[in-house]
Amino acid sequence: MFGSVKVDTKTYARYEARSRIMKALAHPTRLFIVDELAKKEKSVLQLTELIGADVSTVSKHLAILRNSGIVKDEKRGAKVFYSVRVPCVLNWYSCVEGVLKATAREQMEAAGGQE
Amino acid sequence: MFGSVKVDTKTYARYEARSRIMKALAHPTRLFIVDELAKKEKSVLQLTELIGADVSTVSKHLAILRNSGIVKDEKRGAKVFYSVRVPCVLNWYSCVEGVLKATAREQMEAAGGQE
DNA sequence: TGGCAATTTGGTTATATTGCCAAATAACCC
DNA sequence: GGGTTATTTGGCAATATAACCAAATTGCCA
Repeated sequence: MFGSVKVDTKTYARYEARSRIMKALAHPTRLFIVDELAKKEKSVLQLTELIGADVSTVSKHLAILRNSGIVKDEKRGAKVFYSVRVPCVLNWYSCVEGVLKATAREQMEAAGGQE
Repeated sequence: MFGSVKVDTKTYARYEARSRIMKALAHPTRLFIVDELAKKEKSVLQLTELIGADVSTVSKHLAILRNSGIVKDEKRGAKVFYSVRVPCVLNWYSCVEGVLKATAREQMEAAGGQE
């Protein structure tokens, strides 16, 4: 993979590291979590109530986000508060919305082009 | 899911649409493809040679990117040329690198803090 | 120390993704 | 039309994700 000619392990490792960050955001619940944390830090239980899934599920989602470096955790007493560590990911939304809008427009044109 | 209190299907649908785009970029090979296409449009075979996987595999990766709206295809003769449709995703790289760098720095500090 | 609350971890099952091969399509050229 | 090239699609096996429940862990406080 990545170079029938020269394998270039280093290049592949870089893309793999990047993909790990993208993977962390490739789930609706985790995108929601990042959005909520961007507004204000929250504990696992607070997020769990907003999401409506099992606590263990939310905890695992948070672990994925933390391991990717997107959010950070801070233990205060028995609670663990999570917050966004790298806010620049929030800037992606406008681009994502742009992709969605462009797709919607194109599909509209394809459907109602000439009737 | 998403609201033990109020289900809010519309909100969930929005996050799911966003996650579909993130998913499309959540693979090292597909990130590589976007990078290459950003330099210059390429055919499936050209990309296949760069990547070193089966043609069918590359074709499927391209289908995922196309369905998400990130790249577009243009048939010219027997060949299909792919190119980036929404260039703003390229701006994400600096943020991704920032995440990686922040993580690396933190791990360095944690390891060599006081010796 | 014992007990409660918050979080994480382990285990299991269901589902999704990935990669290859083989076969089907599409477009060219003779 | 027949042969060749480029791409896509179907099918299958291997691997990865995701959700839940149950159990373990951690920290507080009486």
